[in-house]
Amino acid sequence: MTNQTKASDFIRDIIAQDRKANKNEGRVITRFPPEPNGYLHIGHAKSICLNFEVAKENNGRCHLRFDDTNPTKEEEEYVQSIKEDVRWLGYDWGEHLFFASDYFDKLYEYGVHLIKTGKAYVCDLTADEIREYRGTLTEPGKESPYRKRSMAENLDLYERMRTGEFPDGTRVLRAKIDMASGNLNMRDPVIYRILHASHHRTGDSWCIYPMYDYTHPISDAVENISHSLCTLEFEDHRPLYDWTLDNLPVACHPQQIEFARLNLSFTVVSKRKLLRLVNEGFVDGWDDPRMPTLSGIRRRGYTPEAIRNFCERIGVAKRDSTVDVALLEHTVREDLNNRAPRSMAVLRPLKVVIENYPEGRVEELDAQNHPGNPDMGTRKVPFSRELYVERDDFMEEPPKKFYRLTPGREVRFRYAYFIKCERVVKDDKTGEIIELRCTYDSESRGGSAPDGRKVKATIHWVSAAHAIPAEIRLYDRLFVTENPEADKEKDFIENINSKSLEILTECRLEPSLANAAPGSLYQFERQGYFCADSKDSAAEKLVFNRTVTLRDSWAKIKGRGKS
RNA sequence: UGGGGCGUCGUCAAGUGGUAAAGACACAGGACUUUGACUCCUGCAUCGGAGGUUCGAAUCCUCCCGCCCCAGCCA
Repeated sequence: MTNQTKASDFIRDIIAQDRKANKNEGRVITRFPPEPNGYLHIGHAKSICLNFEVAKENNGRCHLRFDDTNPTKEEEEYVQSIKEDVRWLGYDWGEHLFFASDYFDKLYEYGVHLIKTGKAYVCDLTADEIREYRGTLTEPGKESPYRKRSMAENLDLYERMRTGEFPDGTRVLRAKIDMASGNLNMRDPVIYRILHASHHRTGDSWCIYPMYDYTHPISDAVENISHSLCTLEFEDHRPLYDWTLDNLPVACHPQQIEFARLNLSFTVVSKRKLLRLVNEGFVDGWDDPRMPTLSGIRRRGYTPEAIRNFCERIGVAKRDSTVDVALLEHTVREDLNNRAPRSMAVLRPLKVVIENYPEGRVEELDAQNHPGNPDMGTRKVPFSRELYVERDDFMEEPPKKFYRLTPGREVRFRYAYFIKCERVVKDDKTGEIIELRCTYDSESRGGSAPDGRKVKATIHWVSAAHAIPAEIRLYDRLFVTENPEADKEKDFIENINSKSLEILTECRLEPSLANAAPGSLYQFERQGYFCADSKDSAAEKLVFNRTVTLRDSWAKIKGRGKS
């Protein structure tokens, strides 16, 4: 809470030095440049947080710019979801919303400029030929036969490309750089291609579209970006980024700096793979709570604060790395522990009858909404003769260290009484335990006995007559392997966790949960953090998603016994 | 075999020649506990390897090894 020192990183260090040297008059402007061709995921969150936070720390600003130069892949729907997700994460681009397509006229004119200065030419080679001429990683390329075209001819052809005279793929505009460069990106890269496709913003006004490598530096320069942060795979593109700006009459030359993208254990984030999960029905959609998309994570119950905190803790560096999902889970628990009100929910009910408790009697007991924060107040919870407890909280033949209910043992029912299990009722035929007959100590109301005796366990419960039914969806990691993509021979689909979703329909909740608003967050004591599903939960039929379990040291002890 | 990067605890990640190599997560112990939660204590790396420079190196030099990215008219 106090003056927390923000961890620095190499990018912040560079920016600090730049400001010290008064580069760009000390101004810091960054940008988050998504392509509107899919949903944002946790990997994008790293970039969003980096760009917006760095700007904020330096009294600068961060632009939201859609890199929409490929109309065949981009859609308005994605623009909307991206804006929503960035806002949800807690960032505001203010007036600075841009689209690369805003710059199409300028981009085209700059193409003319390059031709006039002998830095670009129209090439008639086919895509296959261009690939052949490009050479290989170890051999230099060959110059295109069209490389020496006259300026006049280039200008004419470029203009005619734009007016729609030529079919797709017949010609491109290329930068004239160096076919022998060790960097393939510098071997006369294509900067404009013909695409008779309708664009989500410019409609049919264009049939030629600029390439990323050409568009990005110019867009950055036009917006006066000071530091253009991108991921490692663009490191090879930096010479082209710089070449473009060095050969055009732009007023500013932003600095591209590359950092490592986020990889998360037990998770997959490539758009192509996420698309397969959706299309092949392994999940229910882009916002399925198991998806690493921001919309999925949000629906799961993660908070923006938790995500931001996570992004801050993972740091920013150049080394390829894979962050343990446990850290993400930790940051949600940390945040939810502070803010989520507590309540009691029985997921797998086991009937309990308190034999010495008067029939028909109901007591309203006081329960704290948050043991660590009295400001969150208290609530009443009804207690009666017939209750439900968690099946897992009873064992007829308990192993060592099992402290919960067991025949003859007394435990505390949270905020209620000391309860002792007297008898187990089983189904005659199946032998299944169907009910527990118990007694209570009327002196222990509230949960402590006047004689000072102790119990080892406190368990949660609900009153059978008052409990409200609900569906609870237990989500777990989507993959069972730490790196689902590790084995190149194997389809990552084979690593899917078949138990990533368990739907419980017989759950019973304490009555105070009756009007849980969609999206609201709770801790169901001893179980985990849950949120009312934003799509499916309604007053008539409550549906909760498990965001994350509580840390469970009992599970560890139990696990040891097994292996 | 070309070009560009990267190698510090199980996982992230500080460290930029000078006291016992931060911190977090994970893990392991323990305390506390009306959530086996939370909280709190404790423990947990000699820095990819080999040489060299230096009074002194994770930090400088040399060589070696390993990993990642690049041959879209995708971004």
